[in-house]
Amino acid sequence: MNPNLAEENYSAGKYRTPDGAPADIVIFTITSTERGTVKKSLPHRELQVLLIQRKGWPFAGQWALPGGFCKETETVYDCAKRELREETGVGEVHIEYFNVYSTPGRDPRGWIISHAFFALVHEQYLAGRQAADDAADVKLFSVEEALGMELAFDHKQILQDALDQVRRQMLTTIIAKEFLPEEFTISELYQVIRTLVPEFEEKNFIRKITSTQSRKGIIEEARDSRGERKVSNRYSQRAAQLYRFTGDVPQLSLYS
Amino acid sequence: MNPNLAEENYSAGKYRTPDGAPADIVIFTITSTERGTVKKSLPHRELQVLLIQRKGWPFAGQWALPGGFCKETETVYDCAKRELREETGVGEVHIEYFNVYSTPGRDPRGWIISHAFFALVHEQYLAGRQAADDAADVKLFSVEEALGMELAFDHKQILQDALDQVRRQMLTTIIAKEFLPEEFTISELYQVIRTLVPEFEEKNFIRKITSTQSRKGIIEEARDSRGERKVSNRYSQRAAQLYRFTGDVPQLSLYS
DNA sequence: TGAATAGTGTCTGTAAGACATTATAGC
DNA sequence: GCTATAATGTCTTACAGACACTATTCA
Repeated sequence: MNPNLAEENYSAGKYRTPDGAPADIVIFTITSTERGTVKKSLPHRELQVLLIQRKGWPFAGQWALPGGFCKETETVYDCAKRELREETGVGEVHIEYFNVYSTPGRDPRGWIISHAFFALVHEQYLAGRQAADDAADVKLFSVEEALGMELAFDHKQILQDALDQVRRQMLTTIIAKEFLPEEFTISELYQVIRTLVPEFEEKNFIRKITSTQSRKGIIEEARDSRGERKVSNRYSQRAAQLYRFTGDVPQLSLYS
Repeated sequence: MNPNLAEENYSAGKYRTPDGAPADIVIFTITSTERGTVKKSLPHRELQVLLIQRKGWPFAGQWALPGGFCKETETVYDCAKRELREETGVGEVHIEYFNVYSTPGRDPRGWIISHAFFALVHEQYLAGRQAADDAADVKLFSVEEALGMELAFDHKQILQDALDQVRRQMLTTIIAKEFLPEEFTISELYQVIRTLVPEFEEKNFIRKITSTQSRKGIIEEARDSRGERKVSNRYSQRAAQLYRFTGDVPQLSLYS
């Protein structure tokens, strides 16, 4: 369409306009549960997603992604952040736009174009929220379980797409840090990566990340105020070196 | 916002709805111009973008990205493909969604949320179109030039974002093939990459791409029906081996 | 024969990948 | 001393990076 025509069309009010532009948010967290052994050991980690049970029409009773309609005074990104804060009580978390959903008929309420975000949240933020808010209509599900359910609207597709996106980014960006404390051990990092990408298996993971030129700039040893290397024995008898992300990310390339 | 409230809000018609959801398309092409030497030589390549001169309000006379309003019977993706076909006459090209633009006030016509796509088109497709359509209101600009102009709406930002995106993808995906013939020489591939990412400089490019285990699966030698290796002397006295993309793309990873 | 591109030889240092081995400390 | 995790040693093969060199064809 020629923009000039578009304007005439718009000015004349000939065409239907959308009935709403919501933001829907796929809120992921990784829960850690201690394995019930006596001795210290690495926890079991699971990727979970926050869903909300709908009360009214449409899809009453079914579980859906949190979200809500944008106002004309905000960007869809602002809207998503607002919804996230209202839903989880947290403000400063990783939130990222990833796709738009506009298939005609996807929402029985009308012509509604949804903007999908994913957010990565530490489990402790959600744990607090869930305890405070005793409503049974907000709940964490394992992603596997959620994908097996009938979700409202096209939310199963949105969830699947978000998962694919986060999986891809787990290996090509440093989003792993969103699921980790500021300082973490190599094992924790490895566990987080494998929680998202089970097929990622690196026998010599510790070596690659700590002693190959091209990669060792990604993380650095954590040191205390006296410059001593910091260690942790959270998960092991033998204390493990703590690391932190430097913020540097090497440019990946197919061709070099 | 609780989806339930959202519904009530919607049902009650209390809130304003968007005035339109257009798709805007950043159509890139790479032009080749022969360097005016007598002998065969590699062409000069330049990244260009297709712009349209607006006729009416708003931004009359200014250059803008092609695009148009979505209908309620199509997805924004369908809309973008339709616009692209109307603008360039070509159907089967790489088109990809990359961001949404919703800053309040970005369009003086009202609350208009724009969905931005980029398309990668062979120059010959656009050349034909431009010859047929002698209108002076559709024109290819070098990206550099376009970014120096005052574009309508927030289209300069959209163009910049599209460029960043394509640059990133040039090194991490095989979109280079969208700018190349089915069968191409290593030099052509290298030129296309460098047209988008001038700082990409690999002295031993031919070796890396053809003889390192981890990368040589990306392209393969082109062979004719008798199994003979195909060569080209388009750009050189000495004939060069032709290659084709296999479709295989190794999974890039920060951690391995 | 010189210009322009295509492609190979060779060398050095470093990384990858596989496995075995040692280290630590709580039980 | 057994166990779970952390970390290092060692060896082979492969790749990266540099640079000189050869190959092809035509004007």
